[in-house]
Amino acid sequence: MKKPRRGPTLLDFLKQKQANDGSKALKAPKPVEEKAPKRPLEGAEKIENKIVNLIVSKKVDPQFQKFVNSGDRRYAALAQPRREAGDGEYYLLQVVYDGKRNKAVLLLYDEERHEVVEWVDAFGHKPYFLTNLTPEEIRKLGLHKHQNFAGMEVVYRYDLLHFENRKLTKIYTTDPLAVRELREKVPKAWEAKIKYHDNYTYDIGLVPTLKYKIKNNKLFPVPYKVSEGEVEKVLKAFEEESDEFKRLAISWIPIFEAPPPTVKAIAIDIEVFTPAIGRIPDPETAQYPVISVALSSNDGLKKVLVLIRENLKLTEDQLKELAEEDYEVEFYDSEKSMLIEVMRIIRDYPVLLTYNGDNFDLAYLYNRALKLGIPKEMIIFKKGSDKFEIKHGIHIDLYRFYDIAAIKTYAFGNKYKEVNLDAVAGALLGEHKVQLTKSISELNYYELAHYNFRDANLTLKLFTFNDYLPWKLMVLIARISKLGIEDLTRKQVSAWIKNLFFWEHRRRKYLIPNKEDIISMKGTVKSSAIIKGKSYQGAFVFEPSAGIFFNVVVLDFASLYPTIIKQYNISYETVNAPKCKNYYEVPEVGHRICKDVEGITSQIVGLLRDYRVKIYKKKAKDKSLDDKMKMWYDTVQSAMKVYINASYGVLGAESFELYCPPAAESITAYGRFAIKSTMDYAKKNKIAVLYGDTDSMFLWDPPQNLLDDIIEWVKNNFGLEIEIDKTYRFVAFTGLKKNYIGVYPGGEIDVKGLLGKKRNTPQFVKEAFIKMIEMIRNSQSPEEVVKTREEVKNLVKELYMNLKRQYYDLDELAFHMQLTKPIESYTKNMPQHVKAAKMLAKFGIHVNQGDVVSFVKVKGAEGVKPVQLAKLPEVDVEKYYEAIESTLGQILKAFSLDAASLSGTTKLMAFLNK
DNA sequence: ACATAGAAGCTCCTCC
DNA sequence: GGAGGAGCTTCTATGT
Repeated sequence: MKKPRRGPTLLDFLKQKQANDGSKALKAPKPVEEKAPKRPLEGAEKIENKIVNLIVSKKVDPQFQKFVNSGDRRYAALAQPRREAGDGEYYLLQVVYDGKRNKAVLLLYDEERHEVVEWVDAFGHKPYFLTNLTPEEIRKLGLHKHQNFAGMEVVYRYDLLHFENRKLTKIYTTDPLAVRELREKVPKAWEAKIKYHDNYTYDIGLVPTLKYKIKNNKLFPVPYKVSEGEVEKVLKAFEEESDEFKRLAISWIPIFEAPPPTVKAIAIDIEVFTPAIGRIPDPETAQYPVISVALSSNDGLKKVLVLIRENLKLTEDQLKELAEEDYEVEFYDSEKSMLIEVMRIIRDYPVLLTYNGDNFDLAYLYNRALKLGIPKEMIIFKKGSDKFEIKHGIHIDLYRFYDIAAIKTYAFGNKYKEVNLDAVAGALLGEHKVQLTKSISELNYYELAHYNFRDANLTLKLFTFNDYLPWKLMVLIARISKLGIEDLTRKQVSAWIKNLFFWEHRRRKYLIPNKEDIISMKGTVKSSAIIKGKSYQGAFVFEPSAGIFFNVVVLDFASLYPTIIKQYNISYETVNAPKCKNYYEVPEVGHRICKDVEGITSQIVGLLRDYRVKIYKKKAKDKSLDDKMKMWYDTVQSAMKVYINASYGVLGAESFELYCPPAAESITAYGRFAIKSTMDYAKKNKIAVLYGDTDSMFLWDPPQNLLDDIIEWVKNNFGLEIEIDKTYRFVAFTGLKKNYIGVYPGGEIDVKGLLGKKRNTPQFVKEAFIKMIEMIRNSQSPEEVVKTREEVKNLVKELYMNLKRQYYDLDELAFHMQLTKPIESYTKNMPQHVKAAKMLAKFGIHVNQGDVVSFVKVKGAEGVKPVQLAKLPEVDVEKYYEAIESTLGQILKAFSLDAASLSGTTKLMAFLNK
């Protein structure tokens, strides 16, 4: 990649300044159209340093300059459309539908030139849907006379819901929108709600991020050469499977083995002036100027473009500070010129990265550019239905990617909770945003550029860290799901899974079922959930007794639900299927799972699971491979994990296109059956079962031979795998479910579910909790724990004293709770954090859905105040005593039962009074 | 009519 | 996805 053109640096500015010495400083013209902030900002006036009045006017390229005030068409040179793909090899990034050309278009990545080119469908593919009317009946209805009717054809599709081949009529339409209209005119329609570009992907059998070749405007897949050894390895791993399974397995090898495309990408972040503190500028109206734009690319461009503002002086000190940074800064006296330059830079990058660009940065730039009189055709951004696109490439909004629940939980193990840039970067990169003590509009030029650049740079890193782990994850998910990069990064896991299954249906010429048909055919659930409001019964949780137990072995079913899906052939079509001869009867709920055919979802989930367990988890640790390859395979196995783990969940999610509650219910029923039976077996063998949740069993000091026996028994009886997950020196159970402290032989600790671990617990209580755990972690027997009583007593006393003395600051006292929905939708109740959020709103600080509110408990009617508005003396100390008691009390509970001297005491105070 | 204790409901966070 | 715990709010039965 060539180094980007260097713009004028700060040194250039300083030189220019020296050259201008003695002469009058340049005068900033008024910002285009928009008024400058009405009153001078306080921060600027306070600067006592020598004011240099250095203002630099950056001219836009001459070729654009002439268009600034004209409607000349050549203005569009800035927003170049994608070139058409010439002969060559490319990576498919995304399939789109182009309304103007009324055709599907492939967005292809040219890895040599680093640009996105396009290939317009040359197959003559047309939109269509299916109906069970015969062509004659269609004619009778007069449908063929409709202006958007484009022909029909009789086709056969295998109907998985009825286990029969069906004769259907395929009705072609002139454009995708017409499908919506015509499908209403027939009594029954299939495959009529699939987006056209997805439908196209299925029909052509496209796999995004794999290589394709264009020759004479014809499209060919570029076969990835799989080594013989690899094929053998796969066949060996799956030797017990059906031929169809093996064929599928082999056809999937390239998905996991072909290298990912190397893309040239740039991250952008903007800052906007706002007169009111805490108000986020509205991108729709875009009424305030963009004051700074930061760019950071993976080929070394690091730049901040800053708007010179009236009333805000640039000092020499600021320039010196800026000169020491590793990014360039360019100053503009015209916002319009600045935005044009921004677009000119981005145009050289085929992949644009933003953090919330769909809803803010790009939306703002787009509307602001329009407002400043830049013609739409020239603007490189394009408004989509739920996203912003760039005309020359693709736009990845990383906020939307990291916001995907499956990415959050399965790929990154819930390391971040809030999905703002600071939280995600903090958790994944260990880096944070620049902390601000004043509002954006009050920052000086240095502070602004510095703050802005950090954001853009963090955005880039969230794409590139760990040798491009996030990008590779996207690539792999694109290949498995068959969704384009722009689509998959904006859709939840249920859409990924749906797309893969639909693609496979089409490949096998299966009819894609309608959601309502699945529900009406398969019946409803037969169990009822333990928790009110949930639709069916879930996992079994063992009721533990409080106390300490030494030498605890934890057995764990290896990916229980996916294994059940495979082992018992669970799929929407195999559950309660008609015309079925052989079936499994599901315990407790009584559904019948057909054994006659291999269920499609069972097969695919099973394949991914087996691939992960038998091949890629091993490859990720294979010492004969270099680090780079191992990392790639680790990403492969973690992409599979995301898919596998989500596959059960979506079956029970109403929003899923193949929603099938009896299937979901059968999976959990088998799970309960397996774990309960195994626990019974252990008990029969005189092993004490202490606890278990969903797929785990805590056994008290079991002999090794009996463990081996259990593992064997589970394999033989259920075809499931159970293994030793971990061994604890001791486990302290509090007597509550999902709530224990496990101590490993080496002294490391697992704390599960205890209050001290929860995010909402105040910092000072958390710290005391950790101290207390430290005190007991080295205990070798329950009696030793009792010996720590004096220490614990002092710790608690100290806490009480400190509270009284107002030793802790408000931040340490704060409870933190997330607003899980928009503030106005708390209609049934008014929880404390919502109360606090409303108080903040009165002060102009708006808290949105997903934000965490920090509040303290205070005396008085309201009982609560946001940290920002509270004062130490009003804190309700009693409430904090309660918090200490419940948090630390949980630990004591575990120890109080086994230690005779503590028996009967559950309350902290009782414990201390002894 | 009103106070109040306990039950029921809501919300959040965590576990698997 | 459901299960489970905590702490709060709101509803309701009961007593005065």
